[in-house]
Amino acid sequence: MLDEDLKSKARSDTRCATCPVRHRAVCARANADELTLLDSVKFYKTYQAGQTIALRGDPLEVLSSVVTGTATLSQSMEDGRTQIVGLLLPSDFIGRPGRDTVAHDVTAVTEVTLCCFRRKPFEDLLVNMPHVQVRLLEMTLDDLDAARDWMLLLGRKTAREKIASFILLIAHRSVANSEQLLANEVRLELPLSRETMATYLGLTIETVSRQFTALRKDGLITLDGTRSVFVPDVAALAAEVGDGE
Amino acid sequence: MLDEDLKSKARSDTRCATCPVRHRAVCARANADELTLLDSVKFYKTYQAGQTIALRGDPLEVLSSVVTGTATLSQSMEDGRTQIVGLLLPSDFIGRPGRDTVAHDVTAVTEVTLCCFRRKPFEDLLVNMPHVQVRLLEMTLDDLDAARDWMLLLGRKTAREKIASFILLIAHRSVANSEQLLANEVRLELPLSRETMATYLGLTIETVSRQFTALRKDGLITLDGTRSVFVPDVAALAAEVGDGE
DNA sequence: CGAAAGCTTTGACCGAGGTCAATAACAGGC
DNA sequence: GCCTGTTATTGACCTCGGTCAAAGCTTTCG
Repeated sequence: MLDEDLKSKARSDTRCATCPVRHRAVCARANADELTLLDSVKFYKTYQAGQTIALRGDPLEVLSSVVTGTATLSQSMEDGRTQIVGLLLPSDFIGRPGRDTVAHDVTAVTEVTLCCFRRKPFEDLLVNMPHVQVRLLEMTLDDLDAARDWMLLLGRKTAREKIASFILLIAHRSVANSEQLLANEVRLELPLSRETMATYLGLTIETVSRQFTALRKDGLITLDGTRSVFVPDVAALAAEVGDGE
Repeated sequence: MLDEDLKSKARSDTRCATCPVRHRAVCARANADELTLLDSVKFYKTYQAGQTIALRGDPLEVLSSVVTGTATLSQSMEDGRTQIVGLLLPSDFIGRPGRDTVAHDVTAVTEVTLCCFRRKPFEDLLVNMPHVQVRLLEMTLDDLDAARDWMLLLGRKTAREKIASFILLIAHRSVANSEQLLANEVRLELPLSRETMATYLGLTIETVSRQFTALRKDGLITLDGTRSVFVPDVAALAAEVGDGE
């Protein structure tokens, strides 16, 4: 049990005041009153790596924000072909007010801690929380932009461009190290296995692996183990992406 | 001039009461007061086929609903590779309150009539139009679902599955003929050229053409000219799509 | 420590879809 | 009707990324 606690990155302190995503999540712009409302109805829930959080078609009873960990949104075909249609990192919102079924499969990639709200009460509260409402629309629009950017990647980019795009995406989302980015170099931990990356990028695991090897041989990245990537020249890697982002 | 008027499908009557998208667009659930507000600030604008409506990065000054015609949302790479990331059909909304630049290129595919609102006034009015606000969130969530479905298509489907999916998408969106769908057969007009379809499906024009030929040879569709498609057995075509939609 | 069960990498081969090029069909203008 | 430019089809060929298979590497756990 002690071991468990040491290994787990789950958050046990559940106060909003110390919440690591307080200023980025759906509650980002909530005022004191709104925060009190949310605080009184929220509850934490933790899932282990690999666990299913929700399945397409399930009744949608709980909305939540990712507090720690990584999860995926995915869509599958009858024969098993699967595409990840969204990465859920800390501060991302899961579920949608006004819908009563789950639209996509949600799966924990690492251990995941969620800050949850029952849907009906949340929807009722929403009317009295204009700042939360606006933030929710804003986040939905961001998700829509991200989805559309990903459509360009899936439809038009080569395998090498896809991998370079993904590494830079993770680099940007893990910018606790903004000095590093300014210095034009980054060290980052990939939150996904080769297999999960393949499912996200519309590739196979073998192609992902080959492209990592190719980027390494071309001196664009250094690998330390299989998950830790060092990018010595961010601009050079960005040049491999093909679009001016 | 008379010829122009006859050829044009542009709407000249601009009254909300007779608007063809009154009950599907962002104003769908507006009450009498809200509708009066909208009516007083809206204005119509028409674009010719092929015209650019807005470019990525432009200042976003006008929000609008498509009243008639078809437009596309697209995203391009430096070397010209392009992916259409959204089809805009009558009732679809263009632009996003709260953003001040255009996120994607918008292009008229056919002649397009838009019902427009200047962004700032619209945003101000929005506060007093809860039904419009809710409808906007709902439509944005629908767009997000559609984008994510398209990610599965782009990332995992074969060329044949992509074409079958597209034909069925158009079939569903042009259901003035629901008796036909029940009868398990549909006749439809493709709103896009082979080239535009290719850009939407992440294929080349040649592959699109070859797949149309293949579906025709397999008896799944009949072509009358290049744009008119007859599907004698909708269920059979749906079986080619690969997922249980 | 060593066995077993993943992951990841690498190699050999193949095929769906892209590229290049030559017709064919069509629409608009006169 | 005929000419012209655009759009669609078809064919020959090639390539990128998928498939199948065999090693390496890591974890994990007894």
